Amino acid sequence: MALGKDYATQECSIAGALEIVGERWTLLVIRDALYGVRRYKDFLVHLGIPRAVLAARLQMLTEEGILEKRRYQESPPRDEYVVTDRAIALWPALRALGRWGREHYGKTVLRTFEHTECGTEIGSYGECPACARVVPLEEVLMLPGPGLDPHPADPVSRALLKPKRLLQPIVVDQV
Amino acid sequence: MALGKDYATQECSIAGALEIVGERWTLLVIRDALYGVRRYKDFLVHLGIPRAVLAARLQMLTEEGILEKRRYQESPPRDEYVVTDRAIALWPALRALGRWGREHYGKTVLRTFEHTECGTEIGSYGECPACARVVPLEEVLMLPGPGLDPHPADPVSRALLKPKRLLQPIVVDQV
DNA sequence: ATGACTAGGTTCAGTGAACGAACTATCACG
DNA sequence: CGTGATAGTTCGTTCACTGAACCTAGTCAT
Repeated sequence: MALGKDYATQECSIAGALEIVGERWTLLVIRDALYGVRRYKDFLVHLGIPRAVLAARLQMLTEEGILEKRRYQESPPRDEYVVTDRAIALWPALRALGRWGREHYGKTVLRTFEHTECGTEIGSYGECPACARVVPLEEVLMLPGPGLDPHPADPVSRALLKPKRLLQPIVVDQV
Repeated sequence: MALGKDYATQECSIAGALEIVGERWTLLVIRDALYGVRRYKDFLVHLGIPRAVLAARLQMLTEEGILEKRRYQESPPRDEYVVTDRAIALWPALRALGRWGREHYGKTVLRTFEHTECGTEIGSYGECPACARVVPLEEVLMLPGPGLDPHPADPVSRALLKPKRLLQPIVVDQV
């Protein structure tokens, strides 16, 4: 969105948040990062985002301290983008948006999230209704729902078909 | 954002939600509507949004059932835009975004929200920590914080300086 | 050492959306 | 009959997104 300049006059934390995460694609990049996507190419094929936009978003999110660029191998040199506390702190907002979308516009259930400790489905803002507390993302298990395409074209979507804990890096099947 | 077409391939309720509310300005229009703004001109002066964009957003939100256009006087004919349940259901997501913005980027506290029943500050997703439940918006009192400009130029910002319940229509001081 | 391949970008022309100023329509009021 | 308010529409400019092509560094097989 490049909400930048105009939103500055808004005197509101919501506007402030949207200046950072309100641009097109940004929240989906963060969502993917929380799901365990870490590499440029994996974001690229999973989101279907233009390369230039992805590069710009990753750089901006890194500068804002929402992602962290980290060297994970030296030869050839390769970096991955991993979430920071700031990205994790966005999970309740993302969860609330997702629940709203599903309840008001969703035809089928695409993914469900449950608390690993007790198997209860995570509530609207990332809490476990049974345990009555917001659960850390490491304890959230993401499961494919009935509405999900069972044979997606891209390897990242295939990797996300298996039940997995959030934040755990995805394992992409080699070709 | 016009997130439209591309997000459709995303198979995700978050992407679905962003197709509706992810465009530039849209979430701020909904925020204002929840604060009690109802008229075209009030949105206009408070947001500083281009007229054409505001008209497009109001029409889209009406078509999506998030706002409802309602005739409030016949002569001259005047309509106002009032929130529906779909807009109210977005409150936890907006609250979560606002809290994230304040905690990670806010310098000062601009507004606080408290539960009218008990005076406790509303939590990150619209709940009252003392009452341990999500409180209806009618029971949320919005209060100006120390970071807010005490003498804003536009009448809508001035109207929002007084403590008021959410959803209650704003009262703009006549010139 | 040569060519193919991969990861992670940058560059660039075309397009679409946002911006801001000007203009229009309708009605009330004096 | 002119002025002012509300709620828009129109239009030229600017800016961001898009998709395709290109680039760089390093690995691997021949």
